[in-house]
Amino acid sequence: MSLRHAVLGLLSEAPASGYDLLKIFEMSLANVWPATQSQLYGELGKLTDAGLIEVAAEGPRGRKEYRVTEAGLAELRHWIAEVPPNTVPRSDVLLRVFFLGALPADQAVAYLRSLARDAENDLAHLRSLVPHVECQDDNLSVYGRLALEWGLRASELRREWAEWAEEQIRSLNVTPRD
Amino acid sequence: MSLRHAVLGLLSEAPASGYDLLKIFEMSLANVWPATQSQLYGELGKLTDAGLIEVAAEGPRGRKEYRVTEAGLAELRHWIAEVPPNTVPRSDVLLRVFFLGALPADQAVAYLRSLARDAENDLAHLRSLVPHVECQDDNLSVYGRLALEWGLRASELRREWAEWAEEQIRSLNVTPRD
DNA sequence: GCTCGACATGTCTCCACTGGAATGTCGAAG
DNA sequence: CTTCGACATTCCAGTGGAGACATGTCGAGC
Repeated sequence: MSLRHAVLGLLSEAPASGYDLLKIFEMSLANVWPATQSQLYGELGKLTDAGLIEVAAEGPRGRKEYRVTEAGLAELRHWIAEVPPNTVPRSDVLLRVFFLGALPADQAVAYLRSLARDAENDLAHLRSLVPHVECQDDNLSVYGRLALEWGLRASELRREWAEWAEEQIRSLNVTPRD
Repeated sequence: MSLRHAVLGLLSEAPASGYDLLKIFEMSLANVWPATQSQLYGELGKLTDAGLIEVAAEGPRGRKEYRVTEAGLAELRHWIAEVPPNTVPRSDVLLRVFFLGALPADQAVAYLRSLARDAENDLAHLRSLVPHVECQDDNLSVYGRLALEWGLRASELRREWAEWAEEQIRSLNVTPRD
């Protein structure tokens, strides 16, 4: 249900075509709310029908540039401020952790170690994005920086937690059961 | 696709009926992988068809107690160790952060503040769970503790980040643009 | 003048998840 | 002995996302 609001949000910053949006999704929202072209174009159609966006201009190759309407902006604001964020995010990573007991201890440790490595990689990747957003000053960048900071902190947390967890399992396993 | 592995994982600890599983989901997996009864019973049927679990015993009220088969256990281990964790978790909270620019600054600040409050509540809730899992010693509890620790750390992170973000917005807004 | 790659929009099917509802059984308390 | 609440299962309609596929246009460079 949030894809529509992601689209509204992006269009509220600047008019764009479906193709443009696709690019923006790949770049800046890839880590927050990935979307495919089918979803995007479908949503653009529905939003137009609902009167929340409208075609601002047509260009070459059938390009349609969309922009939010007043109603769309109102809906966006309403969603941000008043709709309760929904639900527990599901984590298949954490789910695996729950069942690590089904694996021999050395494999469990290896799994946790690989989580730490993944987190480290993500961290490196996010850090590489920092210079990109640092200099810009549009709304999306300002708030994008907040989101990026979240990502940085979360990746660090994942790494530290994985290292801690690995240590836990190790110590459980080494100590005799007396 | 992970619901089936959650079911396999739980059944690998102990045989259980659909109803039992539902309870377990509500208690220990509620924050990791919530599931409804329709999903659960559906999945139990599919898993049985696939030969990954089997009916171990039938009880009163049509109760069917399931247990994993060898094939099921193998599938579980394979999933944990070898299937790459999938994808970016979507966060509608973070998505809202991206578009906070659509709101007047004071509302943006209020939103961040409410995030901090939510995180605080979650933290309190998770802390209340700590004594529950602390004493037990089965596999699920051991690894459940790891998951719980993750939750604690993540909630703290959310609170701290929200407070930091609020400060960022405030300072941006107060400083003159010269 | 042709071709290739980027631009651009759409359709279709499958699967997971949601939420609701219907149905029936057993045990305990009054 | 009756009734109520916990136990227990099954079905269904609707929605949203994933991913594959189909189609067409323009511009640059050879």
